[in-house]
Amino acid sequence: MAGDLPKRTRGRPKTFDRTRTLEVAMDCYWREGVESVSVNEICRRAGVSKPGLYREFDSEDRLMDAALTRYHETTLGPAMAMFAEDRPFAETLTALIEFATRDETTDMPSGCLFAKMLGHRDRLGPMTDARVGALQSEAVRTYAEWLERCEKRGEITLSVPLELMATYVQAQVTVILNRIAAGEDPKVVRAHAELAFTVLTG
Amino acid sequence: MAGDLPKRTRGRPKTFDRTRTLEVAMDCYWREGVESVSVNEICRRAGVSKPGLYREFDSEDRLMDAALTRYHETTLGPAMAMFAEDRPFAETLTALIEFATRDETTDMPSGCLFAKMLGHRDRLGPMTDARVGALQSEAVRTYAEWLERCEKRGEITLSVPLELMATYVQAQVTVILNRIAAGEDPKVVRAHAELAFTVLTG
DNA sequence: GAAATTACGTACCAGTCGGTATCTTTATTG
DNA sequence: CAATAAAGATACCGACTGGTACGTAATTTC
Repeated sequence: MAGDLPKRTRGRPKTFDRTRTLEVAMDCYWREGVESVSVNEICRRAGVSKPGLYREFDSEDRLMDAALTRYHETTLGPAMAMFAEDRPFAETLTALIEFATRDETTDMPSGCLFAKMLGHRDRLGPMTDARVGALQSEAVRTYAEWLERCEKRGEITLSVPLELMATYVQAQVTVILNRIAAGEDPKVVRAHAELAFTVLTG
Repeated sequence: MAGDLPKRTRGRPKTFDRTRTLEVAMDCYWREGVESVSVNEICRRAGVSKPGLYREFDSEDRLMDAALTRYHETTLGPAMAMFAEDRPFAETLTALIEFATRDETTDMPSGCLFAKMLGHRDRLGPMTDARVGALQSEAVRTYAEWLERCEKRGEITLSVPLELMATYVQAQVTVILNRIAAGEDPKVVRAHAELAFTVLTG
């Protein structure tokens, strides 16, 4: 492919590592929450100058947006794939609870960057906020399709309209993720999750 | 009472209105969340100088603690009294949901200062954080006693240990209050609340 | 009256924030 | 070689944060 050939451009060649910086930003936002991480801190941890970062991302808002998009591509999207696998409802639900209440590992923080942003939408810039809104719609749609398939298979009975139940699941999952991220005891949160989903399991 | 007599003290008489300032602080924290209100802003709105406020409250932490304590005395405590009234379970539950999802009025913001603080404990000073912890224990105890009485009257059946169910109720109520405060549609939140408490109503 | 005591508020402190002006460095182009 | 273009980072901007030093005003005590 011609596009892959080293495109010699005029001027000083760029040394700024976009991917690495984005990864650092994503990790910071994920671990500590968007409201607790400053642009200065991200620059410090990525070993990058502030004007360099601003040349690459234009604004804090766009940086967050890019970090969230990367999170969606690398983590959230793959995780949500479990709802399309058409395994038995009870199995998927157990896996969901297990996944959402997992402990922090060395390579993956607990909680969920998206869930944290959902809880602080008033502190997001317009770009990031719009992205969060879109991802939320996508998540609700995924839950709705999952529930609908399970209902058609006769595995669950919906006591309320499908859409409402889908938003309920979304809300409960978000809370679970954020409580785990806040350091609450996974055993307790897991038990609460099971209580919250009793309405589905009957 | 002798204590009410004008206790003449030496030096310039104090004009600082502690109660009014505390009321302003409580209202700010309640409406906008502790993490969004600065000491400067409270001074501005209360029409009070910053050194004056610091002379009265020593630190931001103690100001918050005092505001939370006042909130407990004037609002939270009276509201929690409904769980000691020994009305039928379903009635109290309906009242709880109705109260938690009420809209903002002129004299009372929606949501709950205590619930908001519970969601931002990492941003509280040691005093306020300790107070929040104590109030949480108190709330869980109240829920536990309420559920226990209802169970003994045969109105509900507990599928899990009493303590766990009490913390579950506490968690769900907190979430409901914070979602309402965040501006979500009360009808949706109310429907979600009913789903969450299905585990109690059977 | 003067001295002591207390409260008041202006004006400041160092630190952080998001964001940028500006100068230097490294490359390509002619 | 010189001119041009792009990327590098230092050092700054104004606004805001929690918190305070300090001079002044108002009162009691002597």
